[in-house]
Amino acid sequence: MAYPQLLLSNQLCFRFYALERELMAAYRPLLNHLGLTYAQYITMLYLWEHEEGTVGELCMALSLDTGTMSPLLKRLETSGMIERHRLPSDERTVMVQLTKKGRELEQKAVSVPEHIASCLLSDDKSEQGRKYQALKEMLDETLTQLKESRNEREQGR
Amino acid sequence: MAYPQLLLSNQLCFRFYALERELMAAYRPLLNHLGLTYAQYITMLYLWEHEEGTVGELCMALSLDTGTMSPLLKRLETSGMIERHRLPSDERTVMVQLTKKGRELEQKAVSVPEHIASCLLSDDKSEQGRKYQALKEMLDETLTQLKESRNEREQGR
DNA sequence: TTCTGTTATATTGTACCCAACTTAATTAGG
DNA sequence: CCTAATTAAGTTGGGTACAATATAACAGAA
Repeated sequence: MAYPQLLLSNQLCFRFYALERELMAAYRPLLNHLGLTYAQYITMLYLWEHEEGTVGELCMALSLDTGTMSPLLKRLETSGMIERHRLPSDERTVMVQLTKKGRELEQKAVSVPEHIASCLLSDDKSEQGRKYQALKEMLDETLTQLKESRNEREQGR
Repeated sequence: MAYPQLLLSNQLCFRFYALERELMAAYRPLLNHLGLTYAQYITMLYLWEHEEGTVGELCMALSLDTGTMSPLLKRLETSGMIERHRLPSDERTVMVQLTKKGRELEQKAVSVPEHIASCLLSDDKSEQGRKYQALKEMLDETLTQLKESRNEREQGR
């Protein structure tokens, strides 16, 4: 019992880690129904919002690198949700676009956020707005803090 | 732009997801120095606290299943941090114990939490305590909520 | 005792996730 | 114009995660 800061029960990070996986477990049955994983789901969210995007733009928006994104897109293409084409103006760049099937999937996804909100926030609908705001602010603040620290780390090299 | 609830910028879950990975990125250089991954690190946290534990106890404490834990323990054993022995009283059960090397690693890990705290919370030390408490409460509350929802899901089958 | 069901771990297969490397296309400098 | 950086994706390899299955050991009932 030498080091209290090393106790699991005192670790914020373990809570984030456990929470993230519990959250994925909440999504899994819903997304299974759409034939998507969570990473594929947020890729589709981006495309439903922007209609298309390059691989680089997707990586940037979702904070994923090409080692994750390339095979993920290959699977989405195999399942018929997207198409990939290299730009004639710059053959290095690959543009990702929704197919008809991919665009239509949005309808089936509309109810997902509401269902997750009821797992994540309170069952009490009147409480949800308040909690949503509080969590959002705290997460944004923490995320900003982490990214600043990372920049400092990467400057120092 | 049909469904605001599907916009990435409105999604709490994407923030949790991004934050978790940003947090792992903060740990990576520190844990690299100890020769551990984050999953291995929390396994060692458990063992530094309890000295030993069965595979099942570790899975329970860290919310991981045997498909993750078994190969992870195999790697920790290979790197000389732990030993595994089946109990004579019940040959199904595997007891995991620290080796001398594993126990000594704790010294090198002592500074990790403080370093992470300065990335995760504010640089301002006087602010850290307040933020730590606020985050901890919010995470615990949300985690409890998610687990309740999961129980309800699993009852209904 | 033998059959049956349960329990504890391990294994297999699919999909992330990231570091490091490769490949091909573009750009910039001499 | 030609070579040397730079850039955009893709590939490879190690390590999670988890569902589904396998294996072996234990426990209880007939």
